[in-house]
Amino acid sequence: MPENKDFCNYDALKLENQLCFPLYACSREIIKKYRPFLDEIDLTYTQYIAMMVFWESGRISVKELGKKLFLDSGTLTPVLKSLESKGLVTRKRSTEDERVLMVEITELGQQLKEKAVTIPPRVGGCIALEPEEAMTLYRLLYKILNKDE
Amino acid sequence: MPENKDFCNYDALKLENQLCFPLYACSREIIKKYRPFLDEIDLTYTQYIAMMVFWESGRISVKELGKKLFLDSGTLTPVLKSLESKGLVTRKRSTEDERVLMVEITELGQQLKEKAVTIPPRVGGCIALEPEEAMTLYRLLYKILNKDE
DNA sequence: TAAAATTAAATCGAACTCAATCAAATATAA
DNA sequence: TTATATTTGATTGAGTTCGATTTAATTTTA
Repeated sequence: MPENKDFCNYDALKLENQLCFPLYACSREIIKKYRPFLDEIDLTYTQYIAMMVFWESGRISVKELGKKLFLDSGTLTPVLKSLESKGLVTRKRSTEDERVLMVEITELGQQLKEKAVTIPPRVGGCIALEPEEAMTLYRLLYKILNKDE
Repeated sequence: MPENKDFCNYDALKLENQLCFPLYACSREIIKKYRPFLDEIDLTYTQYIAMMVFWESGRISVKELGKKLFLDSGTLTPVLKSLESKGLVTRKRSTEDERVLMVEITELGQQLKEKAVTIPPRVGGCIALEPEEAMTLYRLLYKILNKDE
């Protein structure tokens, strides 16, 4: 990326010239920072972002959940079953359309929010960006994500 | 992220206010864009970024490779065995220090570079950022990655 | 030197990711 | 009303991902 033009022959194949690579590495590094905090409430990162949706929505279909998280049912099914086994959500087929599986947060799931709310500020301290930079990063990432919508 | 201050009670737990989430989603979305191109040369994304290092370095230890890719030996061992089975690299213990496994690119691995070089420009077209924006994103991501070094 | 500590990889286990496929339910068309 | 197509969610399989443990080799220390 350093020089966007004048890429001589193979420079495009250098790791340092990729945008995808730091994105990928950063994503994993930040998820890793969440781990000790998420361990406290016995959630994995994927379970955590799914719970975030439930804390906001309460009840949602697997399909809609997948759209919000950019994840497909192959990923979500085991995650939701795990959350159900912990008693945090219930899974029930819609009566109007039996194909649709509705997932709903339980009282226990709601209660977990109290503990979870302490996590974002604690993780935030691990990221070395100024508020303004974080804002810019946020905007650029959503620009990429919303491209195809 | 929209409002960095004045987070009332639970706003910090909204998906849209997380920085980690778009980072994670973006990373997966971009890797997904690589897939059809990588299928052409029969590499997964992880194998591809490992090959990028070999195209630059030729010969490197698992330890050093892991440092470059932010991946540990638990991830790399199966990746490298797979690349070896395709004949793209060889794996041999260092004679000076038997603990160290040196991985070296083969002639076939070198040849693959010719095909791979067409990938970055083709994927680049899938990302909706201006060159200047891409540059900014790149800089911010590396700022996060280099924090702990 | 011999014991202890450190280091590098491999291994293992649990979880995630996603393409591909399947089965069931619904919608549409002939 | 039948077929046909589409939609939805589950399942499967290959490949990651990473913490934790193990093994082997090396280095440090007593």
